[in-house]
Amino acid sequence: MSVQRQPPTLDTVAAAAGVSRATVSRVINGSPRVSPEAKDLVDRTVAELGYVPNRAARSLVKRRTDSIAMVLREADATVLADPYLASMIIATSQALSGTGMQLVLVNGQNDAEHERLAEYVRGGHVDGVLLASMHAEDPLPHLLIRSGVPTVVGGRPDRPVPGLTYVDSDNVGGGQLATERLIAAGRTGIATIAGPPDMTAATDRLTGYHRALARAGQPGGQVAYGRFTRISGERAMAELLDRAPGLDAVFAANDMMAVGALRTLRSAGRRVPDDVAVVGYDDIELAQHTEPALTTVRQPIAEQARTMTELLLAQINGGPVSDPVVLRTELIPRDSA
Amino acid sequence: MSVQRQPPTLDTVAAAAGVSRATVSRVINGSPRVSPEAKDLVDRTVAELGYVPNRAARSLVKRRTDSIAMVLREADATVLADPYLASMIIATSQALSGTGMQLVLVNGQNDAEHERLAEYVRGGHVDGVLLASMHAEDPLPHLLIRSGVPTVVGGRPDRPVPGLTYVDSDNVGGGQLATERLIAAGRTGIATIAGPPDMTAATDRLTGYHRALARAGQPGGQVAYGRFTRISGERAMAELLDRAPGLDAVFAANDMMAVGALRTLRSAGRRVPDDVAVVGYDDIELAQHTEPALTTVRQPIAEQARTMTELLLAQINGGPVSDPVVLRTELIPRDSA
DNA sequence: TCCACCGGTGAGAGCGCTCCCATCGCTAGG
DNA sequence: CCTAGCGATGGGAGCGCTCTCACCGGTGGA
Repeated sequence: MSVQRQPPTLDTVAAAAGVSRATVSRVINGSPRVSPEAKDLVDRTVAELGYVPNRAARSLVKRRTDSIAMVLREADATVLADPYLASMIIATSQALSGTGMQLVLVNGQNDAEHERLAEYVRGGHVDGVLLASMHAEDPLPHLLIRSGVPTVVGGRPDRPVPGLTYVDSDNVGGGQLATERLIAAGRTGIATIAGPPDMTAATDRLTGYHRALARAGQPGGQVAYGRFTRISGERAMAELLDRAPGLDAVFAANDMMAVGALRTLRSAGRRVPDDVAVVGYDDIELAQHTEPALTTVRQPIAEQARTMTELLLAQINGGPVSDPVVLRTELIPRDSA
Repeated sequence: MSVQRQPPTLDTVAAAAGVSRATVSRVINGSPRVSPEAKDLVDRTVAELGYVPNRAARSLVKRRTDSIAMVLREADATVLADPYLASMIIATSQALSGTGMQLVLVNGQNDAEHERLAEYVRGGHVDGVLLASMHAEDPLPHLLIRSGVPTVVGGRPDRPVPGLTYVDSDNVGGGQLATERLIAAGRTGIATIAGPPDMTAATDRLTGYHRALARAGQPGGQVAYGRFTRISGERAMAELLDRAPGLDAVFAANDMMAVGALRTLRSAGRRVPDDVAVVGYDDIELAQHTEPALTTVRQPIAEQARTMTELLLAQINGGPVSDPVVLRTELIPRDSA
C-alpha cells in the first residue's frame, strides 16, 4: 500500500459502493433514512478503503469546527511550579475524548495576544472557549462573550459577566474547613497567609477564614499577603511572626506558601505542629513530602475540568448558559495540623 | 454592532474594496504581485470589516491544517505526579505561538485509541505529530510514519525507526554526571536505582552510571530496579541496603525514586549525605524541598519541546527528516551529595 | 512599427462535504 | 384501478477559500 496515494473521499467511497455521495454521507452521519442494506454496504466499503471524513470540508459547510480552545493565561514559570493547570489540561483532554471534539491549546498571557485570540475565535476556528483561570479586570471574557462564542471559565470572575458561566470550587468553604481544623485543635492564635487580592480564589479563602473565626467567637486574626509562591509564603510568615509572636496556627491559602511558611517557622525555631500548626490548600504532590506532611484542602480539579467541559458542550449544542457550579472541597488531614 | 451578523468573507471584503476576490486573497497571503494601492485599500477594508480568514475553507483547498497534534501517552495519575509532560505541553504551546500553528492535544494512552488516532491523523486533520514520550514496542510511531505524517518523538526510541526523528536529552551523559559527582566526593560503594528497562531514558542513565564507574576504575556497582515511582524507590533502596550494607552512595534514575530512597535511608538510620550520598534525576520541584535538598540532574525540557517543534515544522514545510538531536544535561548540586 | 514580455488583475474551477429538493418505486386508501 | 403518501435515494448547489489561467495595458528591444 502506497504512502503517497490520496486519501479516499466521499466520492471514492460512493463510486466503490455504487451509491450516491448523499447516501454515503447519511451513513457516515448516522441518519436513520438509509436502508439497512445500503448502510451495510457503505460501512464495508468505508472500512475497506479506510475512509476518514475530511474535517475541514465538513466544518466548512456545517459551520462547526468540533474543537474547543483552552486558553492559558499564565507565564511558563508559574505553570511549571503549579500542577493546577497541568491537571486542568489533562482532565479536559480526557473529558473530551470520546466526544469527537478536539482540544486546542492557546496561549494568551499578554494583551497583544488577546487581540489575536479574539480574532482567532471570531474567525470561527473553535466552537467554544475554556478559560483556565481568571484574573480580575481581565478583558478576555468580555471580548469572547461579545463575539458570541460560548465560554466557560474556571474560577469565579471578580464580578458577574452576563452570558458567562463558571465552575469554581468552594473556596469560602475550603478556607473555612482549614480554619475549623485549627480551631478544633484548640488553637487560639490563628493567622493566615492570604493570596493576591485580585484573585477571587484568594479572597474567597480569606472570607472562609474570617467566617470560621467569627463562628468560633475568636478575634479576627492576623492576615499577611503572599503571591501564591513559596518565597512570598516565607516572607509572609516572617511578617506574621513579627506582628504576632504568640500565634499558634497558620492557614496558608495554598500549599506552596505553606511550604514557605514551614521553612520560616523552622528557622525561627518553632516546631510544627507543636508550637505552630499549619494548614495549606491545594493538596499538591509536594504536600505529602514536607516535614511534617502538610494538612491541606483538596479541590476537585479533574471534576472541575469535567464540569466545565460539560457546560461548554451543552452550550455549544444550543443549550442555555448554565448557572455557575461550585464544587465541594475536602480537608486532607496530615501531620502539620 | 450586532453579535449575530455573519462574519465577513473574502467576497464581502472584495465587494467593499471594489476589487476581486483573488486580489484580496493575494493581499491576505502577502503575495508580492499586488500594487501598493490595492494592498493598502484592501488592508483598510479588512480592518474596517474585521475580516478574519476562515481556516476551514483555507485548509480545504490548501490541504494544510496549520495545526499539529501532541499525543499524550500516559494515564492521568502519572501525569499529575510528573511535571515532565506539563512542561512539555506548555513549552510546545509557547514555541508555537507566533507561527500561526495550532496545538491540538490528543489522548492516546490505550490501544483502542491508537486506531482512532491513526485514523484521525490520516484524515488530514493535522500536519504533523509530536509524540511526547516513547515506550518500547510502541506501534504508534510506525503507524504514523506509514501514513506519511511528519512525526517527531521526545526521547530516543528503543530501536531506530526509519523516517522518524527524535529529540532526547543526554541520559547517558546525565547518568555519568550524577555518578561522577559521587565519585568526586570520594564515595567508593556507589549503587544505583535504575528505571524500568523498557524505557531508553532509564537504560541510558544506567549506561552512564556504569561508564563513570568504569572510568574511575571502580567495580561495577549494585543495581536495583524501580518503576520511577516513589514507592518503588523505597523498595529498591531497601533491597540495595540488604544486598550491599556497606554502600555509601546511591544514584537514583529519577527524583521520585530518590525521594523514596531518602525515606528508606532515614528509617534505616543512615544519615544523608554523611553515611550515604544520594543523587536524583529530573530536578523536579520537590527536589528543592526534601531533607536534605536533593542533588540532581536537570534536563532541558523546555528546550526539548522547542527543538521538537522546530524539527517538526521544518519537516512539515518540506524539509528532510532531521537527524536526532541530543540535548545536554546539567548537574544541580544541593545537599544530598 | 510590431510584438514579446511583464506586473497587476479578474474569472472560474474546484477542494470534500452537507443538505435541500426532486425523483422513484412502493403500499394503502378511495 | 388510480393516486396520494412515504421511505429510500440521487442530483446539485454552495460553504469560503486558493490557484491556475487568461487578460489588459504599458514598456523595451528588434
